[in-house]
Amino acid sequence: MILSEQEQIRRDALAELRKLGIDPYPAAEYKTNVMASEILKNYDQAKNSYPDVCLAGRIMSRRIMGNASFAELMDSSGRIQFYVRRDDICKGEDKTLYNTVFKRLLDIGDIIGIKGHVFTTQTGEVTVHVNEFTLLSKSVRPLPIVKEKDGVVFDAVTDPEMRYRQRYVDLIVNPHVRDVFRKRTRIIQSMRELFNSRGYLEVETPILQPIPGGASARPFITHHNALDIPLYLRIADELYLKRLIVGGYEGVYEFAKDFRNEGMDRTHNPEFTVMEIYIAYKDYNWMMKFTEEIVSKAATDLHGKTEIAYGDQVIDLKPPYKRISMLDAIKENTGIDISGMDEESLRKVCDSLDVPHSPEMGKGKLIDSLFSEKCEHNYIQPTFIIDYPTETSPLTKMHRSKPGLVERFELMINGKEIANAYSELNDPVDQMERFLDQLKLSEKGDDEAMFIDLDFVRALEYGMPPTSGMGIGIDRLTMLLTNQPSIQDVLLFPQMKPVSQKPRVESTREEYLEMGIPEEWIEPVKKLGFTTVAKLKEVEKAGKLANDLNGFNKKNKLGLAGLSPQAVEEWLKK
RNA sequence: GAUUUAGUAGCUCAGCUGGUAGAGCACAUCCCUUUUAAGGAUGGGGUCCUGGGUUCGAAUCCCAGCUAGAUCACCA
Repeated sequence: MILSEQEQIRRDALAELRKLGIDPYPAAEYKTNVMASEILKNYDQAKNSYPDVCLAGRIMSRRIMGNASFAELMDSSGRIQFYVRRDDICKGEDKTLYNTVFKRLLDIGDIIGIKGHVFTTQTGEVTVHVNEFTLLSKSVRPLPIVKEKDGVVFDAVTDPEMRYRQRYVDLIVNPHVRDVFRKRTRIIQSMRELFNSRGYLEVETPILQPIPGGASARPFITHHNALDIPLYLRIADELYLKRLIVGGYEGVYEFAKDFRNEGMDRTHNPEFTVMEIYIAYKDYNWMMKFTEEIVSKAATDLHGKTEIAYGDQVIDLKPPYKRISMLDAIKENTGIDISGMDEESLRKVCDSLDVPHSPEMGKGKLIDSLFSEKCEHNYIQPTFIIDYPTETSPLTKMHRSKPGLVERFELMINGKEIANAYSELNDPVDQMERFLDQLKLSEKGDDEAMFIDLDFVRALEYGMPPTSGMGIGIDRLTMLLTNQPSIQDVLLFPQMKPVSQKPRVESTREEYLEMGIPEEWIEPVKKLGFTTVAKLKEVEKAGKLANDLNGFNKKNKLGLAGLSPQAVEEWLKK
């Protein structure tokens, strides 16, 4: 392994600490009695309110000045300054603990525990005056240094590649990122609180499914060895949750990781989180009200109000939300009334509006396409789009009064779908027919059309109460409520293409010597990129190599005797 | 998948029409007992993403690839 200079220095420090009898990775519990933010919030100078504190965290900055030092400690709650004076740390004559251990062997990034009392410095900063410190974990890899003054951040780590691949670094140096993920959890808690207060049951359903149902999307496929069958990673948990309603629960919900084998972009990750909830004896009108309650509660729990900023938009999540049927939405945005049109007329409408379509698209998909191309992005303030075409909604109950439509809504906020819900289809005969229609679509070439889940139909045959179900994209809701532009910013570990790690192969010293290369030139040769003798043997221009090596010698002031092109040519011959 | 931009020190970034790379922070050594992006002085640190090509000579120009971002396409 080739280490950078700074990494090597830290490893040397590690060894030196051990030599001094200090375990850089001690096993014992370290008991703290306070968090940084708590001190900053509650410290009262007049009362000397924190005479005896103990806290632990990472050293984030240091200012060493002779016999005293200032540094910053960051724990999970935030940062606090601490002050270390030589003669407080080292009571006797031996000043090693300060001069050597603290000043030289500790680094930014190390995790330590400190004990002392809180005071205010002359410049007015609340600070821990340390009289004892303990190394808890030595960091041997230097951290990016990010500084901040009056809200202005200097040298912030913003490179997405670093931030997403090494999320731990992102979390260490970007406190607002830590905050986003706290908020994500808070959103989920907010929803869970509401559901539990209503007595709905949180359940877990299979991720590995023999039939990937409940949505139209391309699944990931895997294989079970013992059973020797293919299994799919779920694209939705809908069909399982409805089986549970058949089984007699009044309300069930699940925060589910779903997997879809499709493109990745700012709003799509191959695995993502959806909350799905199904409640018996309700319909989609009831569910709209409930959705308003869920969303506005989450916003209030997070921000204390329903008004949120997203990018340069201000969005108010205070109910009630606008409701408009899909056909009216299309009329509103294009001026064309498509109600009652057949497939052929719809194609013409698409053509006239420059909406792309293909032969395998049926009536429903055409309408859907019109909506997503011409309408969707216009609904910035929360809006329920209701009453969808039957064809794109094979699990939804027929509309009670509008033929050809189903009782379904999607909640659009900031031009994006946040929630999707319906009055669930519970007529088993109708359900079977809809599945068969989907099958025909898939024969037409739509590889997203659903598989038929006969066991699900059997469950419906036993009778499912009228039920309304709803799904919310947790990632997208989190993006909205935390004002993040990309799904990768609300996933701790977004999917990234792996970087191929070529193992570094190096030839041994002996192999170079065999070629007749003088010992002192081996290192320069390697540094120039010839880490194997094989690479060296491919060199055609000995003159250039000699030139490069002499240049390297000069540049690095190695003081080696110059090489002649002939000498180098001799090496290459062997 | 297409187009486009980027990849240089641990980090953030300069580097023009080709001449073997610079800054700030970080790091090292020495001096300095309450500093605030904060001390001062000195110094070390580079596979210029990878592989080819052009050239006496490539971080720079050309081609191919890898990774990431953006836009579009596909897609909930």
